[in-house]
Amino acid sequence: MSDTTTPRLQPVVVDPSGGSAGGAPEGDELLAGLNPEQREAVVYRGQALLIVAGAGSGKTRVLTHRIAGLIKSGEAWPSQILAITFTNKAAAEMRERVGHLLGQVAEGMWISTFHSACVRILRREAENFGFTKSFTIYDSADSRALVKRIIKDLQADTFGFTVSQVTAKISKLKNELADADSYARTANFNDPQEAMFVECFRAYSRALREANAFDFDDLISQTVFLFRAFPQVAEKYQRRFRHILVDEYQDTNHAQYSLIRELTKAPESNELSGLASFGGGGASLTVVGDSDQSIYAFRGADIRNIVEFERDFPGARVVLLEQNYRSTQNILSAANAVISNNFDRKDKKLWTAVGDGEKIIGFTGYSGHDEAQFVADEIAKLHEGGMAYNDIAVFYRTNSQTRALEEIFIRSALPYRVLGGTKFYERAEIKDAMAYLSAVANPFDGLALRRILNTPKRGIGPATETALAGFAERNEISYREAMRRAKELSLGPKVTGAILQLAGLLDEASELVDPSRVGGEAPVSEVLQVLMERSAYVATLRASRDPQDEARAENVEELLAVTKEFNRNNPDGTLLDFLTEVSLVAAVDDLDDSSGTVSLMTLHTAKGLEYDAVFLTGVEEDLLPHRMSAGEPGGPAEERRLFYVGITRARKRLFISLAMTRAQFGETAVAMPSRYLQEIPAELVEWIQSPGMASRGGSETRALNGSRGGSYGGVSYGSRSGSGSSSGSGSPRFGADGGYGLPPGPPRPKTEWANRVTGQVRDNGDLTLVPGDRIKHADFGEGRVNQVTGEGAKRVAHVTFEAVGAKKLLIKIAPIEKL
DNA sequence: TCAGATGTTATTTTT
DNA sequence: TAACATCTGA
Repeated sequence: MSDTTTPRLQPVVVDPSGGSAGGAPEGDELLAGLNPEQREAVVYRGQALLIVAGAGSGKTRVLTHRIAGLIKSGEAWPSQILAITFTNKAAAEMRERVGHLLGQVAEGMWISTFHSACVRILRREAENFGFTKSFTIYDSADSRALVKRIIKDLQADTFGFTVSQVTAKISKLKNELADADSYARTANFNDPQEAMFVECFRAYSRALREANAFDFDDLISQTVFLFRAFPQVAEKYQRRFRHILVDEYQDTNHAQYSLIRELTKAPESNELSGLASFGGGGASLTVVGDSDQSIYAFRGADIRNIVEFERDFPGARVVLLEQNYRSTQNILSAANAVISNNFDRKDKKLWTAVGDGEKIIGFTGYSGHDEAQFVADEIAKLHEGGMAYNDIAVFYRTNSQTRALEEIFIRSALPYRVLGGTKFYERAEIKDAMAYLSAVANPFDGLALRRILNTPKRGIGPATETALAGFAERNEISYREAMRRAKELSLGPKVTGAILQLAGLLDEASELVDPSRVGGEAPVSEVLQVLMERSAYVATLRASRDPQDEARAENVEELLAVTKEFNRNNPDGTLLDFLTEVSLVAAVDDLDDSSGTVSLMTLHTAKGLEYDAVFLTGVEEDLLPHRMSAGEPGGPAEERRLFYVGITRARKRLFISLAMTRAQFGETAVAMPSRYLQEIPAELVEWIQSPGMASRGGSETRALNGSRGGSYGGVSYGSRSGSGSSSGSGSPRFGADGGYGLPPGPPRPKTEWANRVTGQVRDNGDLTLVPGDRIKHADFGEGRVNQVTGEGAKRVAHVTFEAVGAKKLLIKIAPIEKL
């Protein structure tokens, strides 16, 4: 369009309160089909705008239309826009949708995650403060490895430090913009533990600096430090970005908040000269979020950022989007009811115009496998009914829950795909290969080098490694240089030869990516190929007699394919670009919408996605809410939000399931229904098998086939109304888990559930079995007890049945009797 | 130095 | 269960 090529200097004035009556002429098509609140969010012009967007209220639509409007009206060049999303996938989608609205790709727009944007800035400016532009990004596993070394070196484990404690604390501090020095200033050195932690923090920071590396948290915090230390650098970006938009604002942490603050400041020289620039000083800021969907407090997200937005940015306009365009009313009612149990929140009710839709289906399985079988069966039914597999998703709280699901899915021949989990890039062999690349790209990266030093086995052991490290330090040379001079270490001839060979290989590969090389940098795939061949890494794997190594070799081949693909998509992509991209991929980023498979993912990864049918599995105490969250202040409330996020992902069908027993680390434990289940009004749920009914003849194999009227569902579920408590039929009582960590959970509801469930569930109480006893099982028939393991409620009988062979049974609840 | 054995321990969510 | 650490003997 021709207007886009001649931006007007004068902003188009749109009266926000004037509605659409006399709106901007260009705006009309961008406003079509939007409700009044959405329109206002698109059209409002001011320094600060907060869009409180309930789940499914069309916020992406609003954001994209807003950006397109700014560009189309000539108020902004694409390059003046910075939009921050939570994942790369969301960024790509937003870019595409804006491009679609504009009818062309808007070049120069920054639409990316916090982390990617910061990497971009840091690569440009790294030389300002002692890093080189070829810095490496350490992912969490790398950080862990580094901390592990440090704890060992400093013998911090004698203070009871664990790797996860130290990494978590460092991460937390960095998210609050503390560094080792500033923390040391406030630390209490009389406490030996704290003194030791400071040591660890110092050593960790020094190691990163020496390695020319940033960890995830650094990417944000160091950018803030950079802006603060070098105002002229900050000013460059303040001048450039006139419109900043941040999605999922409720999940920003303090560092991210500070970054936004820095970026929205008015460029200083403007203020000094008293000039009112046409942009009106600082950049305009639009944030979108929903405090009910804040689920990342554990990683430093500070809900106050959104709650106190109006105080932070005086004069900010707030727009509320409550109309939901995604789900049926039944699903929304369930979501509303659940979330209303979180006190301390602004009341907000999602509503829809599409009607009630189907009831929520509930199911209680005998075991995790039983539950998985139910999920698989229902998916098969949905598919037969015409629903595509990729419109179906299965959510769970922890990654370990995938095991049972996968087993059953494979057996049922359901096409599925697991997002996140043990990611491709977390596999040891892939990390090895990537370490080769990192060692080439960044010669200071000691962690990467250490990783490959003896992979594959070259006879370079810990002793040699220490010698090399010491030599490098004494002579103040890089690790690589130390390797080149290995002869001076007077090690054995074999070891010396191995070191020299590896050094030679790395040097050779470095030449391939030298920008001044004739013909430019070699493609990543070529570099990797050379490294893998000459190091004999793949060959060693193939020669191994461990059958898993063959799969590992194939994974490395797969990585090679990935690099080729990368080269195809980014003809100018450098090794550094590749490493960056790989470090910053999110679990959802490799979600392929057209894959034709069912998607399995954690509730956390599910945020921002939506599906026609959603299965929420493992809705049990200790899993959702997770046991680990019980101690945290605000833990149960955050877990409730997680449940809420899960519910609101569903468009048409919602299935909620749990199991009565759950296998965890080889053991089987009794599971109790989640407290959140009761918060869903009973009339919204149709229980195919409610927690109360599950005992009846339930077994792993049979539970799915029996006929079920479902008419009992309401009754057995109705423990809340049925037990005649004083709460009446009104809203569920909140405060049940109000955050003051009651050890066994909410007093009243919990006991009601417990009584109710154990009242109907088979409970063998203190039935004692000893080896030699004969028993009869409802499904397996007669058998003989071989041994009894475990204690109390977790006692397990190992039984050989005449008909079906050996089984392990949880004595407390197995449908058995002694003969 | 390394392979194998044996013992131990922890299992939330993720850019 | 499985990943991991530590130990042992070659």
